[in-house]
Amino acid sequence: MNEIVEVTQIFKALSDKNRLRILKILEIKPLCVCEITDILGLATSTVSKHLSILKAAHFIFEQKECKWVNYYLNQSTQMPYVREIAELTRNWLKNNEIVLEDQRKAALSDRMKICHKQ
Amino acid sequence: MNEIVEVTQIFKALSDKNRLRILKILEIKPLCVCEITDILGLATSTVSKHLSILKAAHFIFEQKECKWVNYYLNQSTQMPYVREIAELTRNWLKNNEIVLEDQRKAALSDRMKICHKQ
DNA sequence: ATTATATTTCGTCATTTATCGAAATGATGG
DNA sequence: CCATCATTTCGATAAATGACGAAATATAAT
Repeated sequence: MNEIVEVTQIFKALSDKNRLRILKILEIKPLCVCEITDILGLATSTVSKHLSILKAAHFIFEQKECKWVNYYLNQSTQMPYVREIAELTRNWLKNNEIVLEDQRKAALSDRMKICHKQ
Repeated sequence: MNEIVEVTQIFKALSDKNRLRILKILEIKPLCVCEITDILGLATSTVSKHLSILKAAHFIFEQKECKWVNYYLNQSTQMPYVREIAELTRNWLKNNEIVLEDQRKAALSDRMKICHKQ
């Protein structure tokens, strides 16, 4: 794939409101799909698709933990463009109401409450 | 418009191969629509649309000169996010073949030759 | 004034994207 | 093993996007 197209893929990954929300949420702490789904209020399949796009662009990575799939910000990515833009945008949207509310929810998130198990 | 959506608009503007090519071309020098069209090899109306998207996102601005509309990189934009990302991506794609060829053409571009007038 | 040139706007079309729900997959716990 | 839960994949749909050519607009040249 041409490097120009690679760059467009990076920007496309950041071109969706809900994917930006996911990245800002994961700044708080790693979360599983059901926690992110609960915060965003979208269908699970939609969130899964967004996560796969962010993962393909190397903004996040996943790690299995029991029956959950946890997603982490990929802050040590070896992709220079991705790292640069992730560092830059980390300082963006710091006072946005939606982002702050999402992050508040993320901080309080407890998968045991969400996921029908004690 | 919510700030998150504003940010997605910035990234959407950068999510197209031909718009990235336009930004890299304008690094060399300001150009009119017909010169950019000649370099990209697209329909004039397509190029005009791309320019309007980049202008709406404040990456470029236009200035009339006789019968031409010249487009300039908006390096002194008052939009902080746009300026930051423009500065960052200015260092990207420096060795890309397509970009280098476009820039070579831009450097040699002469609207008098392209636009049916001596 | 009329014609020619440069650009934008409009209408159309094909492709991509975001979303959902349902079905499939994978892992856990009884 | 079977039932449950978490997640992904698939199929459908509506909306957005990028492309073109034609028409409209604006300016310049004759």
